Amino acid sequence: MSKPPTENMARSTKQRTAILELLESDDAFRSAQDLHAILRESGSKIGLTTVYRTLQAFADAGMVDVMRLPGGDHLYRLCGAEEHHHHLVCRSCGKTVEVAGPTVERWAGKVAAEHGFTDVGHTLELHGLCASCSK
Amino acid sequence: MSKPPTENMARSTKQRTAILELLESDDAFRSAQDLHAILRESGSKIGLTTVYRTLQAFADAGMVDVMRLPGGDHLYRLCGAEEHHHHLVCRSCGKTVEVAGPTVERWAGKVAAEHGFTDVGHTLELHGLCASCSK
DNA sequence: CCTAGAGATGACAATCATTGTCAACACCTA
DNA sequence: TAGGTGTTGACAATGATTGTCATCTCTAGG
Repeated sequence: MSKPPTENMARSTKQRTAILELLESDDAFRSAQDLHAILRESGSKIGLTTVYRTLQAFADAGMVDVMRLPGGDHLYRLCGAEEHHHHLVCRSCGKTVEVAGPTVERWAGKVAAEHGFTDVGHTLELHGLCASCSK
Repeated sequence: MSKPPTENMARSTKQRTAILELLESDDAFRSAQDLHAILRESGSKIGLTTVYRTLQAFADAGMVDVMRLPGGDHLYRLCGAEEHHHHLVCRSCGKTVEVAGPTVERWAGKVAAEHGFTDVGHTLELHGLCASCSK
C-alpha cells in the first residue's frame, strides 16, 4: 500500500485536529464512543458521526491501527509504523506494544501453501497482563 | 479445559438435535441467522433466540468453534478437536481447514515474556482462497 | 402410565454500536 | 472577500445479539 496519509482528508478542521491530538496524548486503544465522550467533556461540540468518519478516514490512510473487541467494537490507536505488525495488549490497563512477527508471517505462508490456499492474509492478536498489572 | 460436552445442556430436545444435525451436514462456518433461516425453510418452527442460545451452549461446551467476521458477526462450525488450533478459511466458499500452530504458540509465549506480559492468550485467523477458488 | 417441576422454548421488546441522510456550515483558493 | 466543495452534526435507520417471561416439554420418580 502506498497511499498518501491524507488521501481521504482534503481539509484540516478543528474536529480532526482535536481527534488527532487526543490520539497523540494516549497510547492505548480507544473506541470511537470513548473518544467522542472525552471530546465532549472537554467542551467540544463534535458529533459522534464525525468521530466515526474521521477515525475511519485515519484508518484508511494508515494513520491509526484498528482492533476489534470480542463484542465487535472498533478500537483505534495512533500508529506511525507503515510495516505490518501485531499487537500485544494488556487486558487490564490497555497498554499496547507493537510487535513484528516475521516468524508468524513465514509460518502463515507455509501453512497456506501446504493446503493449496493463495492470497492469504491473517489477523493475530496477543492479549495478557502487562508487567505492572501482573503484580 | 475438561468440561463434559453436555455441561450446559441438561436435556435433549428436537431443536438441539436439529441444530446439531445441520452442523454435522456442513463443514463451513455458519451464522446463527443462517442456521435459523435454513431450519425454518426445512419446516422447523424453531425460534431465533433458541438458535443463539443453543449455539452459545455448544460453544461453551467446546463442541463448536466460534469465529468472528470483520463485521462482528459470530460464525459457528462443528469441531471435534479438543486441542487448541486455528483456522484457514476460504473467503470465497467458506471452506475451512483446521491448523495446529505450535510454532505460533511458542512465538507468542516468547514475545509476551520479552515484554513482561503474563497470562497471555492469542487469537489467530488465516483467510485466503482455497485451491478450487483460486482458479 | 401419570405427574410434577426443572429446564427449554419462542415471540417480542430492548440494546447498542455503527452507518445513512441531508441541510447547514467552514475551509481554502482564486 | 466570495464561492464551491469538502465537512459537519442531528437524527433516523439498521441489524445482530441479548433480555424477558409466560408457556411448553423432557425426564425421573411414584
